[in-house]
Amino acid sequence: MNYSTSEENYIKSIYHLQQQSELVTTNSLAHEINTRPASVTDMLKKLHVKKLLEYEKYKGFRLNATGSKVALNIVRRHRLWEYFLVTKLGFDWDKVHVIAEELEHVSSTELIERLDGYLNFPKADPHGDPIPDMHGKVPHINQQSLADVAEKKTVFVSSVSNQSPEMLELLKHYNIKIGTSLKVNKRFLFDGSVEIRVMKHTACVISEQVAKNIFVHHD
Amino acid sequence: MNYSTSEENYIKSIYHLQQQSELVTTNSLAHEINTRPASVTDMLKKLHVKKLLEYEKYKGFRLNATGSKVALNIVRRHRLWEYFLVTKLGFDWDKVHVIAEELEHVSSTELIERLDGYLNFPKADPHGDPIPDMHGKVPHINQQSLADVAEKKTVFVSSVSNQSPEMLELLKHYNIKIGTSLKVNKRFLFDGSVEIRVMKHTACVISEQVAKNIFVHHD
DNA sequence: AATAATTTTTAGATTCGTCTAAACATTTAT
DNA sequence: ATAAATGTTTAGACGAATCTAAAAATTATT
Repeated sequence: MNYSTSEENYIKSIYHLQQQSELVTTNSLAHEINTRPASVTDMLKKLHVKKLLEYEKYKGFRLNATGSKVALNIVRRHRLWEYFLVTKLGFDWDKVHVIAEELEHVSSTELIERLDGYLNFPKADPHGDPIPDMHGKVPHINQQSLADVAEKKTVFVSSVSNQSPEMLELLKHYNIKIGTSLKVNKRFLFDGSVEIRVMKHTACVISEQVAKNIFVHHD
Repeated sequence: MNYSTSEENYIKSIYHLQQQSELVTTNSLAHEINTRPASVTDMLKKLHVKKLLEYEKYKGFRLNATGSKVALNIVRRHRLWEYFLVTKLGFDWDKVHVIAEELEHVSSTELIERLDGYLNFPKADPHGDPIPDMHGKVPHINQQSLADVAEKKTVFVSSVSNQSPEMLELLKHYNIKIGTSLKVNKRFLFDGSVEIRVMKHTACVISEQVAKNIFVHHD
């Protein structure tokens, strides 16, 4: 099956909202997609007819197996393009999302499979989010917030959830990138700040707010 | 300005038809775009209002300067993506056109400029067609039909104007690609066929019809 | 030059995705 | 338990891009 850009956007958004909370409402979806609730209802009917989701008037809706598979395929395309834009074209993380939203709707399967190979089958996009494989299987990436890492542990940066220019500036200053090793020297309970050692060099202290946005993995 | 995918397709097709013959008709455009003449008329009115072409009912139409610039930009995007698909993702020439037709509508200027740089500012796409620069300037590629090359001259394939699967099959059989060196051994006046030597290997004879479609450059 | 054939345009309908405004259902608060 | 507030759906309209069928203009033929 082939879906319109609009249908794909709805499917993708439902999928994302479902990740965050079990129940997705007409209103939340309308808000996410930047449209009116009435439009959402219209599209829900369409997607229900196409058997991509379960839907009962006034009761709610949820992607079914087929719908989820379609969603994962869109997510796959999106994240592979993001990876491409950052690693090959040198875009900053915070610029790629909008462009990938367009590229993700290009429909050729062979294009995506070749791109995947060209990129060397990455497991996660530049934000650290896992890239589903062609069958919709999502690789497990065991990451943890830096704010939760035990003292004395050494970990590696896998992603950063806040991609504002301010955050990027801060990371650049401390020389923290994806893959950088961090050793948690001490956590201060008073304000949640953390003293870390970056790449075996100088130690520094970062606030809890920053630590919460840095995701890491062990070895 | 930003144009819809549909508008872009019309502009691009008008541009291509104008390259082949000065006068483009409603019918020929409808045929090219695989639509009905009535739809073409509708769109012509729209593009006229947007000041992309000159148009007088029943008289004809032509892209104006603005329209041509838009067209060249679409062509640029299309050809850069084709180049990418072939040189980076390893697609065969004959497969890339359809995919590039989708990619060409992705609107980010920065994407295209970075892609251009990543590909090392190619001057021509894999079919040998010139890639306009960001200002719409088309690099001059001094090519000549193989049918016009003098005997004993050695030349290099720069493009092939007929991209049918049949033509590509033939080229593959003779091992002729973009960049391949060809020495013209003998031209037979009787039927215009040409004996050539491909890459200093075996000689072979190709028909005038084929020779006319192969474009070459010296050194 | 008149008529026939062809090409182009108009008129009106259709589908998709959206909207507003009103109606309806559910949830919350009194 | 009823009324108020909130959330969801329906009804009807609209713009974009297409279509068919018929009308109008142009071009070709006799």
